[in-house]
Amino acid sequence: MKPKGKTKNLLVYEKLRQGIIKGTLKPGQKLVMAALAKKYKTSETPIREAIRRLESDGYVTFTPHAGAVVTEINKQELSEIYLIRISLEALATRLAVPFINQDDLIWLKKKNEEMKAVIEKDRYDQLARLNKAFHLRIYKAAPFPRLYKMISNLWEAFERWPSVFTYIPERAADAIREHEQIIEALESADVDRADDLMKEQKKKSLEALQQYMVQRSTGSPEMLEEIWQKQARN
Amino acid sequence: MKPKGKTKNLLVYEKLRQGIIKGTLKPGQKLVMAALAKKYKTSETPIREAIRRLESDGYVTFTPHAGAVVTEINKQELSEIYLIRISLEALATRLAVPFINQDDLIWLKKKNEEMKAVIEKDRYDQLARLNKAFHLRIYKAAPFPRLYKMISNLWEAFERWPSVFTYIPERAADAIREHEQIIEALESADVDRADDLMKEQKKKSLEALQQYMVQRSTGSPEMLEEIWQKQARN
DNA sequence: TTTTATTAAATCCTATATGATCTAACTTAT
DNA sequence: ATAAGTTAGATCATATAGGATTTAATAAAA
Repeated sequence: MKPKGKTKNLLVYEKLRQGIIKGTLKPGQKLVMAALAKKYKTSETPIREAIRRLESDGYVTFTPHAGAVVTEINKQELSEIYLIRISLEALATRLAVPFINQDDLIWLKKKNEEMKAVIEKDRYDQLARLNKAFHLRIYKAAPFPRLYKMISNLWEAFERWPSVFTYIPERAADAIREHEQIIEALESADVDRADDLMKEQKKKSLEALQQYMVQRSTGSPEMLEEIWQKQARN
Repeated sequence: MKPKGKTKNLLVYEKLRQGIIKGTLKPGQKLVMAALAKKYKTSETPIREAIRRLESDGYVTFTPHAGAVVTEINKQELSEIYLIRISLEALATRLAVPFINQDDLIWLKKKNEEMKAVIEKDRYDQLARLNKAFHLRIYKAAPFPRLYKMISNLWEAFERWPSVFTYIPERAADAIREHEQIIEALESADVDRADDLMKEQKKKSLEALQQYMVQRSTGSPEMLEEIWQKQARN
């Protein structure tokens, strides 16, 4: 017997999660269980379970007896997540090198071509999606599921903001070139080169991110600047 | 008005978590909600919540309609966790350097002295506790709560096995020396040196871990060896 | 005016109960 | 011995209800 359908708590969890990532549910917004139960035509129990799970993921902040609100993330947390991602993605790339096969390489090249195509059409939302797929494919090659999951979770936490590419279109062309270099390194199984490239790319992305945050006037980039000073020597 | 007491679900969560970490609850053991509800004199609802939370943490594996069992962790996962920890701890150390103050340094020196004392008494369980406190103090100095939490979670996941020190007493003396070097680097605010030392220490620990696993005949260390080959070039 | 108490409303937490659903073990038939 | 069918045990989902806690508004005191 196959599992017929998803449990309701999972269903609600996914709906709310998507809502938070897409921005339908805004930071600071309160999640009232009774209201959600009515909306999704279920009782409060599954709703509660979904919310507690979102809390574990960091998407909502839950205070006992006070309720759940969509977590507000400030620029500092954004930088923190990004720094962690840089670290873990560098590790994952390094570990993936010996496991990359021909199928992976063909797939990666194809995705990169697709990215070129959408750039010309200024479809930056699609570009972000393809970029994510490109990188996750690399990380998934290595048999380290826990690392993979951590990275994809951090990536998704990042998706709560409009893609960096949306604001810094120049980054897009750079990314394509960098992807090509990464593919080369993977092809020649050059661990250190792949590692360096990944770090280099992330460094550039972080710089782009600074501009991005200035443009959205999310605040001055001093904090990030300072963080980067400490990180850049690596 | 102060929060009077912990909620029951939190209480049960902590009890079970401790049980799993300490080894009272063995891998593969089934967690039956009705039984737990009886044991902790509460209803099944809080038990359920606690279990789902443990699932998010990776301590139990929960299959819908089938129940929860304490997660079995094999040596491969152990290595994976360790590799992730190395990465994140190196990052955390680097980020912590500018935030370490005199109080921290005094505290770190004191802890290291305490460690020397317990080594002579062969109290390796206490040594592990002190070692953890030593490192976490460093990581906590920097204002990156998410990174800190990730590291401490991984550390605790590791505690499901008896401390490395218990099996490789020689490591203990090494650790003391390495701690002293780390303190020096922190004192002179030498980011790169602190970073290198941390990586060096973790490398040695991983080697010790290999021996440890051989001794406990948890399996041959080829996997780890292979992983380390890929990682060591860093 | 500012601070402290009080109070009321909203919400969460826990408890208990029932039926549906799923898993795994057991039984039966081929 | 294998495959299909049955059954028991556990979980999932739901519902209801009273107690506990927090928030926010209001009143009293400094």
